[in-house]
Amino acid sequence: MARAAPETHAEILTAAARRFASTGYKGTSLQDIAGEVGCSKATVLYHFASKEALLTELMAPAIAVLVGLDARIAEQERGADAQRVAAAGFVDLAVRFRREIALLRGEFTELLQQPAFVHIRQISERLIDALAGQPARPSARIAALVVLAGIAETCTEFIDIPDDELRPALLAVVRRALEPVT
Amino acid sequence: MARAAPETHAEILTAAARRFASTGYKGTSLQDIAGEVGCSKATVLYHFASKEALLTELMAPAIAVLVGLDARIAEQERGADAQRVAAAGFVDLAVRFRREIALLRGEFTELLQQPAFVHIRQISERLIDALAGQPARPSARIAALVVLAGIAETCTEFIDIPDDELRPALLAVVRRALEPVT
DNA sequence: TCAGCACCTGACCGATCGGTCAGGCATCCT
DNA sequence: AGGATGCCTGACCGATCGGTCAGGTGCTGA
Repeated sequence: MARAAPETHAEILTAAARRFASTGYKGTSLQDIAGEVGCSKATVLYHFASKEALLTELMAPAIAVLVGLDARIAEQERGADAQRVAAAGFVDLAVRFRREIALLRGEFTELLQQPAFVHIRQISERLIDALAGQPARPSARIAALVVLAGIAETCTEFIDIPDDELRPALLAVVRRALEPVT
Repeated sequence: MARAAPETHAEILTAAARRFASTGYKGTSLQDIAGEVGCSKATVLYHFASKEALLTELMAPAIAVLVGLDARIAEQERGADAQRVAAAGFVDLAVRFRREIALLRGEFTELLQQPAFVHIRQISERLIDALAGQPARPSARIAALVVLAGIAETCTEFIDIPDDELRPALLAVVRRALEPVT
């Protein structure tokens, strides 16, 4: 077809993002993506080594920010400061990257089981620790998980409202919901 | 094999529940279930019309309780009472049926898209209304969704702790997180 | 002019999926 | 005794999946 350009690469990326977000990762076939771009499935696999590589490239920016947040939390003393940094940081991350989160469409927990994502699992574990405060009572950990999971899901649901409206509303819920750290 | 009994039906049911909960609905094949029971895939389909029928039967009790909760909420005046009933009712439902919720392993939102589940979608819409209070500011609806999604996910995560420990902790988070209804 | 390269494709592969079907084997009823 | 019935099975089906491969096409630089 069109000798077009290497912009095909980018087209595939955006098409995949749209499809993953609306049908989920497993629910989207390479054929679907190729169809939306207007090229063959083989072309998709020419530009990306595999379906998983496509997902990885799509998620890379969000993951980079998550790793950064993890580092910033680690700098704090465990306690109220860490909780504040974690709450604000995660809300901001979730709002900014809600499209990327939506990509996984609930397959989040399942994909995290895969060995390739152990790293992310550890980070989210530390995130819960920080949100719960240390040392954390069981009820504080429960509250932290409710907040974490609730935010992730809510962001993907309110995908069209402006960041500046979503962010403060989420921050307010988080502040109320978490147990105060003494 | 064993001329055994019609208890095969029940065995398939429990095996399916275990598998769905650990690998998800889409991630579990009829072959998997048959293998765990020790029968053939054809036997599974002899006892259940289809894979979806299996899921439906598994979810039936939880759905019945959800419908009941919806009715109880509708009896209340919109406002603080409805919010209280909704919060306590949903927490209780989520705790009691967390295994059933876990079945869906994040495919919840996706399965809800299917036309067969429109009914449930409407109920959860009313649940959010009740939790947010009426008339609800956008921030109250956001808080309600965070709570709803957060609880659902958290229940499936803490699958082994006793109900009496999980329920009060969740109720406490919900009470804190929701905006008070005037 | 022509070799080389980047880009792209149709045809094909093996695996797996949910589901169908004809038939085998016990058991029960007449 | 012998059909009817309930339970179960292996073999098979069409569809779809992610991925491979040999080859075609057009641009580029020597």
